Amino acid sequence: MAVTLHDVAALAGVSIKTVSNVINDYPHIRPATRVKVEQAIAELGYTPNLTARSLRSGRSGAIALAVPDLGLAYFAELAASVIAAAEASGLVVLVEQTGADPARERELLRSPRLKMTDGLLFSPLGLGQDDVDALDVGYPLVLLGERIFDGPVDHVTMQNVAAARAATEHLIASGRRRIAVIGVHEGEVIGSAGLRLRGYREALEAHGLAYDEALVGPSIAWHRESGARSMRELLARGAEFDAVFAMNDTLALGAMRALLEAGRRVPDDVAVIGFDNIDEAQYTVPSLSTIDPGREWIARTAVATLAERIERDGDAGQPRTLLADFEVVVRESAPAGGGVRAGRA
Amino acid sequence: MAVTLHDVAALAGVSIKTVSNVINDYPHIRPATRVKVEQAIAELGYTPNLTARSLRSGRSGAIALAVPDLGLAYFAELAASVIAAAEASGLVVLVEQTGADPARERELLRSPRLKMTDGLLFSPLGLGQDDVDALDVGYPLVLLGERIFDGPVDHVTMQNVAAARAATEHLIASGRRRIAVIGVHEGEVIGSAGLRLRGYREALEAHGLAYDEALVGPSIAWHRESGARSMRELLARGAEFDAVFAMNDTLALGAMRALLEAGRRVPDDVAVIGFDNIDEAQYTVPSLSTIDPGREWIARTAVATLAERIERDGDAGQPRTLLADFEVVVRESAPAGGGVRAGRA
DNA sequence: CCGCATGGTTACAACGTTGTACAGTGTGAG
DNA sequence: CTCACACTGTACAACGTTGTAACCATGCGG
Repeated sequence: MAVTLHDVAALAGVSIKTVSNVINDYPHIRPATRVKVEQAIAELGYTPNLTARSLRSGRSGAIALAVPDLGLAYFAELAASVIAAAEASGLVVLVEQTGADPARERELLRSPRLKMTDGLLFSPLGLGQDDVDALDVGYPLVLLGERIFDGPVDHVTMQNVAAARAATEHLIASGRRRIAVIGVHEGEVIGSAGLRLRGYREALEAHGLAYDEALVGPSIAWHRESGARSMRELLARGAEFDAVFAMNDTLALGAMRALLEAGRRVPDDVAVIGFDNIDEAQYTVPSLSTIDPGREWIARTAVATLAERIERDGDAGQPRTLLADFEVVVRESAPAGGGVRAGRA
Repeated sequence: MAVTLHDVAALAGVSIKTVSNVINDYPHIRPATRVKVEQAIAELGYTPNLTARSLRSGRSGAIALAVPDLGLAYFAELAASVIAAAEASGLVVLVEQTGADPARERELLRSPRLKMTDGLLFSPLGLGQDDVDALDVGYPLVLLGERIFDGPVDHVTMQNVAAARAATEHLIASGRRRIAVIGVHEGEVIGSAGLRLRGYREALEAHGLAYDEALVGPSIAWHRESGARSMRELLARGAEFDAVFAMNDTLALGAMRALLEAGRRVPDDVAVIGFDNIDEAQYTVPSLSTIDPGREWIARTAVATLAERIERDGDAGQPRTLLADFEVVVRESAPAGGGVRAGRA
């Protein structure tokens, strides 16, 4: 596997620079020379050493993607989309998991492990406005999906507030009045939990419904398990509700499970809507109504934005914030009002 | 960001090699010198250029992981485990998706994109025994999970045959006699579909049950959708069965969905068991009985095996095949025989 | 027939790091 | 007092690639 330009050059009887020129489609090469070199390349099975090329050029053709955990369906699907988009741009993706731990997230930003890559797509969960300086890293960085900072960085995000409001309004439009919410992070303002809660409250307010602490189920983790637990707690303390807005789909699935165990029918007794539109949502029983936050678009746009940053190197330009369109996906767990099924919202 | 050894050396008033020595814990350095250098490093915020180091040393500290699609829960969870295991070994993971396309899988093995990595963890779906030469690549390679070749390569795999047999026997032990199977790849012998079908047939045979073509649901894809479709087809052609062995969990979930739509109760009318033990399986309604194929162990072992191969370079040693322990996970969709819940099989 | 542009190729340096060889400076033993 | 040797540090080359500058033909206009 140690075939280098030298070997090819020796076999073809030219200098190594000429071989390099052939490989890089340098125009002024005599056809005969080109053929000789190409034959030598084929014969030896030469492939360029990307590490060396990368050292020389300062570009590796790799980007890093940092997500909390690939075990979470949303991030797995996001990663799948990012990798596909990156491949289409000739980039390769190095995946890191932060476990949503703020300390690890901060550490990651400074980690030399990234030095092999040209830039970072970062989906932070734990960082706060306080960490904004930590984002002033010396390499191209694009923040993904969940959180809005005033930092000096590009963002490609979903419309958390508006989408959460639309989800809640969908429940209201179908006649529900006592709408519980689960997955709340108490005191948080800036993260997706805070933003989605704001959307929820805006919807209530716009329709003259009171915000009732009794209907709020806090939960830091957004797993099925925590969704089930949160729902059981609400039920146990005798909260009365006819709908649930879950801050993501896995919470919603856990909640549905708990509701079923408690003998509540979905959607007859309690309508449930989630957020994320993970693949699974369309196959559960009942299928899950949810928000499609535009994952594909986010992935493509984020890769493109990062690629552009990499392209024009340090040469700044204002940081941009790009917002994905969202969509209310109506399924069985929270059907439309008069039994009518809506497609888009 | 262009802080190099030179800059540090200049500031500290030593040669760049001395700085390098400090960084690499070379023993013979005067404490005073070490302090000077460390201060300079801190002051400039120097971090080593991994690309250069990698070129010099021939090691990048990165491995590649190739899976069909991160959108598939099993592979997402596998990737999560692999990345975690790799991190524990100080390795970073580059993730590729092959889409289970044989041509892309072959191409990937030769791709120079991997040249940046020290080795490859490969979970092939499409390759066959014919492609065995393609596996004689010039770099460390470990095959993952699904398939058994006689190739010159390390394998870390699950016990497809034995586990599928155990799954089927679990259904038989609970009194089922007409057991359908879905996800079959007709004519396949060597892939996981072929192996799991073999386990299924062995179980039937061992208990004097006939193999009935009418109970076999072929399906190339192993998605929820294909599971649902497969099940609907079986129902449509009037097949009679009291249990289903689905070749993976997502197929099983799709099948459960189709059964429910058709008014069959799970597990009362039809017991369902899957394969993979994806996280989701424990939260569905009803929760899904399945095979836990030892994903965590596979990930850890595969990373360790690859790391070892990388460690001792070309210095071969026999290719090894490592088999993970499996476990029958009994849940609601296929409870144990007399209403008794078993824990381990 | 000279000078000059242009095509085709080459030598050299450089990207940032580390291994090898070596050069000082002490220190302790003979 | 000298020699061996360990300690501390340096210069240089090398990993494989590509940019820069320069070289040697050739051909053409003057």
